[in-house]
Amino acid sequence: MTAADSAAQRELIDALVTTSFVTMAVLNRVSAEYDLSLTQFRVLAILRDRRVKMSELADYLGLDKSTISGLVDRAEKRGLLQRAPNTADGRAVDVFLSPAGTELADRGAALVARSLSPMTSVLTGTEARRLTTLLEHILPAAPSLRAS
Amino acid sequence: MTAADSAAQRELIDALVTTSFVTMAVLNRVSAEYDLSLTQFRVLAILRDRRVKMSELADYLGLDKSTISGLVDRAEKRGLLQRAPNTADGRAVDVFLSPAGTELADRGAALVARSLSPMTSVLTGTEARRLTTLLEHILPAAPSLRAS
DNA sequence: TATTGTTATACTCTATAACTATA
DNA sequence: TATAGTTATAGAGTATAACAATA
Repeated sequence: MTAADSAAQRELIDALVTTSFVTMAVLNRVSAEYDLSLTQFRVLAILRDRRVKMSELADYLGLDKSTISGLVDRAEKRGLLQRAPNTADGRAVDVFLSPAGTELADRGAALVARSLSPMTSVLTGTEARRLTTLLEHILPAAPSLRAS
Repeated sequence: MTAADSAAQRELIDALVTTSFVTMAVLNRVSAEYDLSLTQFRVLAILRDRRVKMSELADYLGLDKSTISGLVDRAEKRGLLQRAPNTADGRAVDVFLSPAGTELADRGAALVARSLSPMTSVLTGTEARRLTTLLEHILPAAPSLRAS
């Protein structure tokens, strides 16, 4: 790799970190709009199209199972999701969205799209596709997606 | 905008969000490596090349001043940074890194680069530059960078 | 024995409100 | 009056350790 390429790598890392902070700030703001933490918001997003066990939720989020218990407790108390015993494993507990939770998750997803669109819409269709391709190219190389 | 372009926007938003979560997961892991929260790590990064007032730190991070007081308290107790009265404004307090904080910030920045390089290095130099350019193109359109 | 989940505990992060000191 | 910072308080997020139930 040439010295110029090393510099390009460093500049890319900077741009990646900055973009991520900006994106997360937007997601945080959207979550707060619905009185949710970003983690709670992610829980709703994950459950949007699945019914999962507590342990699977812990895996998706990269958090300890005791943390999930608290997270689910609070969301359940708000009527956003429900627990039910898993029929196949007597130890396991399933979690899934309530109707209210589904509605909130849907509205949240729409607001995320609206909130980020000012950024993405400065690009032409061709540029947008090129950026998507590049991001999808580097994503599989991420070091252990466990806590994604 | 054509229907195909709308789809491209949606896919870009997905890629952006996924990339951001992956990047933040890496930054979280690096922070934890040094027994720092991501916020503490950001404080060190901000102070790496500046001496700022408490209120400026609050602006950079998009957090309340009382939150900054606690953050700085804990970091100061660990010997990573120091407070000193601002000479121009009797109400203000300056914050700056201690030698230990500077050393930790430097090592942290290096580890961030090392931890993200598996992702960035799958690209050729030309691709890396193109991705950087596209990210830098959309960044200024971010809705209110206040909490960046 | 190992796994799933909950609870108790402790600490950090965060905001709000009330306060002091300075501008 | 307004701004800078601290403190008290309260709630959420997080992990560790200890536990009960099931596999």
